[in-house]
Amino acid sequence: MTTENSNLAGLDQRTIRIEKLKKLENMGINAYPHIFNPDFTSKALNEKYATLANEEQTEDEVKVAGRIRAIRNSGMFMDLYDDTGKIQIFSSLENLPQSEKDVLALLDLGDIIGVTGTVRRTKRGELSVATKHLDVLAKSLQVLPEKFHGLQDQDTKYRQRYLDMMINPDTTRTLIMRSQIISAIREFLNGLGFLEVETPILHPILGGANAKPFITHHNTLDMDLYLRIAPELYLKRLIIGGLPAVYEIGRNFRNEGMDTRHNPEFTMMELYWVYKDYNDMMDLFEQIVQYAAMKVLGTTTVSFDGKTFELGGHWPRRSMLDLVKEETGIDFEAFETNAEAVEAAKKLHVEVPENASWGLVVSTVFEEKCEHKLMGPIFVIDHPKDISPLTKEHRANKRLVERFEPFINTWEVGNAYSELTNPLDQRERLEEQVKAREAGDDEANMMDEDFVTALEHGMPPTGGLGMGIDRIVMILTGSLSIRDVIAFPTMRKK
RNA sequence: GAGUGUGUAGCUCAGCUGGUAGAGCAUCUGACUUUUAAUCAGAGGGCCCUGGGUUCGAGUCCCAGCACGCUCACCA
Repeated sequence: MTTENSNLAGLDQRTIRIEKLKKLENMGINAYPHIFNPDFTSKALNEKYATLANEEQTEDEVKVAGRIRAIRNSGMFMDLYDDTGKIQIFSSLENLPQSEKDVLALLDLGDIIGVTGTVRRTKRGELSVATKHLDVLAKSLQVLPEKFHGLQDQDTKYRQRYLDMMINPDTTRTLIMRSQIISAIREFLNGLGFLEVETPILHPILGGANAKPFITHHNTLDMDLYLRIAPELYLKRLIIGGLPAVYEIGRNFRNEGMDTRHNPEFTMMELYWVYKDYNDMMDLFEQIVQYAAMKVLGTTTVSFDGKTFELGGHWPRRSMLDLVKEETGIDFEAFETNAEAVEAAKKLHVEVPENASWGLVVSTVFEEKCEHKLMGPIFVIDHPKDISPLTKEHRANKRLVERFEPFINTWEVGNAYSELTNPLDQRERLEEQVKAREAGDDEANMMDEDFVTALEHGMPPTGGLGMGIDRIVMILTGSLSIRDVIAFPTMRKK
């Protein structure tokens, strides 16, 4: 058997690797074996032999495994990486049997191997495993991106995320933190006695938010279905059924634009808690974010894009009308009619439809004039009633509802209410939505008779809260694009 | 959807006013039992995103398309 690779000259790198794979097979080696049991990770090995002196050699035989990320001195040194770090493999030509030398010559960067050998520390101080036996665990047929500059191409990073993860440690770190943040949220809510539930993703009727949907079709029922834009109306049915505290963490789908803060499918946490109102929800929102921040960062002081956010303590709570007044000098509360409000918006150079309602004007002016200044964290509270069809009327102001949106870094990171529980009121508001839809607003809610019927059976006073998980993860991980916190973001077909 | 930028070797990038394509890493060969972005010498490797056009001649200029980034619009 030859270890000579000169016959490979000029071939492309994948072909070369396939030829090497054939040579391994000809040597009776299965390059994709069923099992290998390493007894140390990089971290565990380094911890156990932390005190081993330079040039000290042990007789301790260990088995380690990982991906080859560097080969130096014609194979004498290899850097093996597992998820905990690096292990240097030392293969001395003097002590290595010919059969092992033959395997060594057929290894490439990117191959996953297992090494059986003895533990030593080199004179340069690098803890190493001195090879006795090499196992090929997976021959890699593809070339890894360059080690120094890494993988830069955004397209490849998103489409071949595994490469991004192998090469860029921050990518893996962010995805791990995402998982930890979601675990922390579950842990916190479960600790309060919440029940995690699952509700349908295929919805026959659109509801729970204002957004354009994805439409799909069920063949057997011969029926169009919507991918949910929000789980709200189903979660409320569970409250009506008697569950006192429920939450769901899952994907919502909205058929709208994509940018650094929007992905067509995104992860939302929604919860409902009986005998609570939106004030309680504000306390709860703060606590959830603070708990998650402490879990993954150990602090509630968060650095993001050169800015610092203090997420600890109570966040300011400011009414939308106050913020608009502060910013524009106009007190929209003083306007009795829609026309007056529209007139005022025009003076501010904020475009609104000629027939816009008072509430739509207020929220549009808020979005145009205030939102981009809200570094937060801050709760914007008490929204206009006519833009909030599922929210209970404000106990002190009939034109408003008990609703809030938390903002961090000018981003809306959630939405919460004292939930509307009056079925007759709910029916009227949904009828308004239906009218808006008929008038061409394809983001308006549809009439959900079954939901209103459920409400008619009686729903206790309830606080509800939605949290945009992706954006919270962005803030806590310092990610500038939502695509960096989603392992496989939506991409155009290539 | 609009504007704008990018697309060249497996990867990261050069390529000026148009003249037959370059580097580093990776690959192959050799040297070196030494290292840690190992080093040294040599070699191979290109549908220059796609399709049109201008030109004697296009990676380069023009038009269209595709993909991605950024900004804006819609939205969470």
